[in-house]
Amino acid sequence: MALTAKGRATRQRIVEGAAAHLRSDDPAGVTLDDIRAITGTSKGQIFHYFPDGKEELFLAVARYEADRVLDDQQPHLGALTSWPAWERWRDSVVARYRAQGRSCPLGALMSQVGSTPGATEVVSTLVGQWEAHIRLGIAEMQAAGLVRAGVDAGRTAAAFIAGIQGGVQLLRTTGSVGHLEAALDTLIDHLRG
Amino acid sequence: MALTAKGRATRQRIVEGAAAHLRSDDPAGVTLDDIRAITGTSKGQIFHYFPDGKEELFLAVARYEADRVLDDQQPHLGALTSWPAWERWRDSVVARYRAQGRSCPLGALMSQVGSTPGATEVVSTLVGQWEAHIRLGIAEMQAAGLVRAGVDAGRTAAAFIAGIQGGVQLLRTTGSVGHLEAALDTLIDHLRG
DNA sequence: CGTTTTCTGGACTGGATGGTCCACTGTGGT
DNA sequence: ACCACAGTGGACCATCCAGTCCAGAAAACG
Repeated sequence: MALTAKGRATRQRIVEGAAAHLRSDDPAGVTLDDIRAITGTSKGQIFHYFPDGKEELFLAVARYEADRVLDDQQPHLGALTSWPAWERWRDSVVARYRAQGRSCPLGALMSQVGSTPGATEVVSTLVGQWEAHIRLGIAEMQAAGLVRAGVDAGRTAAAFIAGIQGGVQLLRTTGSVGHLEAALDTLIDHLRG
Repeated sequence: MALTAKGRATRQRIVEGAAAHLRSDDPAGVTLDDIRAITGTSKGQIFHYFPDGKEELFLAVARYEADRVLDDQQPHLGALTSWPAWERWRDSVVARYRAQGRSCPLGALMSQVGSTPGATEVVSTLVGQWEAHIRLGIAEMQAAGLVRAGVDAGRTAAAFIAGIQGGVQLLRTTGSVGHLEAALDTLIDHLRG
């Protein structure tokens, strides 16, 4: 499928419009007609750019959102080399999800697109990269002598990921960032020893 | 609505059948007809016992599953008074979710019944009780001098909940209990100081 | 230009599904 | 025996929605 400049623009418009709508509305009830209306396109266009229909479109949106997740944590996430840096990162994560409120773009998509191979691949990639950044940060802190050598960097990084995911999920259902903050603070305390 | 013994039995059969089906199958695609077929009932019965239809039924299933969550962790969760007790609890949680595999009864329900007031209430109640048990366990360990007094029991309990939730969620998408184990082990290590 | 390909619009379809309705049956109380 | 009401079965309805199809506009390209 060769896309002209116009075609690429339209495709992008569909993805971004769908992403915006999925952020604000209950994902379970989002229909192709909603997206069509919001993006000012037609059924023909949607299936022209996403021949496999809804699933392919939602997957494209998921990829789009996944890219945003790590970008939003930069530059902090890429340079976890001092305690103030960790605190800034912590604050940026909390701020991001507090702003996002109850809606969770990726969580929403996942509950829709469910357990298709493509969907798990998107999440796995994201989680893997995220975790790698944290693991590297812990290792750097250890190299600098700021964190005990006895700490298992890989396992602790995994705990961070789990804590963040759970914190965000609880934010979705309770509306409070309390659990997210508790998880991050407790784990950072753990690193501090 | 007065229920006779027969009525109560039928209602229960519907709830349990629906729960079993929601555990095994992709929750997004479960229909009332599926449940009807599995439980050997008719549309009339379903709407007789759950006048508000699908939502009311799914909420009843959610309550049913929520009760199971804490029960399955007993007696360990109720007596976190020594390190071996904490380990046994940890193992029971990991075992439970490992056995459950990729399916998460409550997570499934939540992504369906979404953000209705009833649904959030079920989750909030469950989370609250769960967290209270852990908080109590930490406090008892502190009283016994096994955990530093400086640890914030409430915050750490919240971190446990977040870590478990996130670990389970990652289990759902990656199929591995690694994150769940990492979260539990890291937080228990933190308690050990 | 002319033609080939991409882009766009929207009518239409097919099937799924939540929910309604009503007739019939069983059961418990008096 | 009767009657009121709970329980049951399943036909039927209304709607929604992903996906199809095709005709026509607009680019790209020679």
